[in-house]
Amino acid sequence: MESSKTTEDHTRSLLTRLAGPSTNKAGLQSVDKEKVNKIIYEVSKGSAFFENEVKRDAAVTEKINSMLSNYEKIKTQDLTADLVIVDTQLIELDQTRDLSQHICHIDMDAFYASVEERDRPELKSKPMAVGSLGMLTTANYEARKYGVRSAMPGYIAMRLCPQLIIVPNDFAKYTEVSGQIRRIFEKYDPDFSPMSLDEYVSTSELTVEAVIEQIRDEIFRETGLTASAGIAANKMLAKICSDINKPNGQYLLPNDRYAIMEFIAKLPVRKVSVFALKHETVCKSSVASRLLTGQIYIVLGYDISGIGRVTERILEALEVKTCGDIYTQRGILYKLLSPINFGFLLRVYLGIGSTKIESDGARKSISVERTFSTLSKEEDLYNKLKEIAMKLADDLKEENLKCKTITIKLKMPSFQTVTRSKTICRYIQTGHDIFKYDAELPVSLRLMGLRASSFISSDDTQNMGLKRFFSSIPPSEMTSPSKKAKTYPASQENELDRDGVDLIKITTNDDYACPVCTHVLKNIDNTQFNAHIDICLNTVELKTILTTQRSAIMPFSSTVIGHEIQHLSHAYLIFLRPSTTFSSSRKSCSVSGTNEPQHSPSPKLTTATGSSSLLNYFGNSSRQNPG
DNA sequence: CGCTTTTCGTTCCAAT
DNA sequence: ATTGGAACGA
Repeated sequence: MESSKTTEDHTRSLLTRLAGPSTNKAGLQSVDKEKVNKIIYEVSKGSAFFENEVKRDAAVTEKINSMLSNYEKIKTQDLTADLVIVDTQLIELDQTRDLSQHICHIDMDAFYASVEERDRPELKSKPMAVGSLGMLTTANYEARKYGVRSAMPGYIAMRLCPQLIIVPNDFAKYTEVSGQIRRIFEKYDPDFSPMSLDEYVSTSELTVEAVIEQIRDEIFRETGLTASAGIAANKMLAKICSDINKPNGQYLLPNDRYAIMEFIAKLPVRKVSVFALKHETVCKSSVASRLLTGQIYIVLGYDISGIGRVTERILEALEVKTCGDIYTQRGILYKLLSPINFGFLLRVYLGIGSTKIESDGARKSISVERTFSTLSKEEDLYNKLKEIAMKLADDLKEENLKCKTITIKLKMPSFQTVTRSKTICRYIQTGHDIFKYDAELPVSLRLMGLRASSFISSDDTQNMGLKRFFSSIPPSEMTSPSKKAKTYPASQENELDRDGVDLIKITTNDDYACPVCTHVLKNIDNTQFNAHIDICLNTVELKTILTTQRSAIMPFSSTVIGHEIQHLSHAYLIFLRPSTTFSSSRKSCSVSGTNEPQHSPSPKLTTATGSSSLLNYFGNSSRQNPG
């Protein structure tokens, strides 16, 4: 009996998970969710995506179970002392409440779909979605009646609604409309007009609501599109409120503590999402345009975070379904959640959110990722990676940013995802940690991505000088990574590098300069040298890159960064080849030599040492910091 | 007919 | 401190 209940719970959570992230959206309330979820389940069953979701769901279940077992222990404890702490925290938080201004969040209704309907009115009465058979970006309200929604694969949507019309994305058009809307917002922006919204309200004898209605009306006349709005004391509440009367409606939550508490108490936790401001370039490509007005600025925003599928499940297990339940369960939440998450929930319960209008400062990372039909050939993968690296370099250039950390992301056909990151200044390292995974890694990938982060401010002249110094070293004078490692003081890096040192010691022979990458390879024999060239020829683009890089490009320009990104990611890609394939297809890939590369009894060992050398090789040729 | 489940930036957390 | 993984939304 017990087990059948668990199975039932399990199926239910999986169904909910498969239903996707945005099931509570406007227009979906009347849908028979059970039926829709069942269809999605049936269509998905057996696919790689499905299997991966099963795993992820199991992971969440496990997390919840361990939390619940803690819960059982805590239940019997006396929480009086903890409640005192929590209640003190609540009082302190309450004192930070700022009810001095109105913040408005305007959200376009089914933005992309509405644009398409506007341009092709015959679509209005028909179920329609924007996107492709692979993935939908949004759906019109007619389609939502069938359970079709954004972030749903088109072919699943077709099962839910066979007469669905799928219109391809036209991002240029949406960006253009975005600009139109923004120009309307700017009229109310004190940077462009003399008054803040609150001032406008007080002088024009219009209510806040009337002003927002006026803005929405202006948007409609200008673009033919409808928008919904939420008006409240802070960003979080404004975001939540904009959903209340969607589509083509607005909701004002008075700046009154009691009204806010009342409103939030009965709100399901899943409805909570937080509206944060992001870098403007994000807005350009973002799905909808939004307005945030306060006393100082109007900014286009983009929302993120909040309580989603997973957090909802966790909270549900802890008997928290509405925001009001947070208070009831505050004792155990305090015991079981991290201080950060607990603090977040307390603010949710109080309806306290950020009232900061400025954008949250400089961006912290830029990334590019591409999904493609599964690729298996090394060459294809390299080419794809190069493409991504160059795109990322372009983006960096455009933003005039310089990065220090590079992260590569790979998604297998199984949907299993791995990421690896390194800091460029000292990325010499053996591959122990990476090799922990290589046995499971298949040869083929369905996605590759690169991310640049840890931006170095442009006035960091010290780094500039360092970089310039290394760029000026002629290739022939570049020492081997392991030799450099020896110059390190006793440290963890030194420990990690010991493999490389050992390898070097054992081998014989002379130094060769590779004709492809022009890199000098120390202490390797003919076979190994040829193997190296073989690899280099597989990545022949490197030749141009390295030659250019070594000539007179300004050190630390974003171009160089781009090349380094590409360079480093090549190393990672090679590095992440599965041992079996790697060792069978190119047995002698080692560049700096191994104990017994040609007749190793253990293919795994051969690969490990060979690839480890490869990383050293790539690391070295990208100018490592000597310490 | 059978195959097709994105993209991006931030933040948090756990492990080390 | 650094890193890998995952959540989040649309």
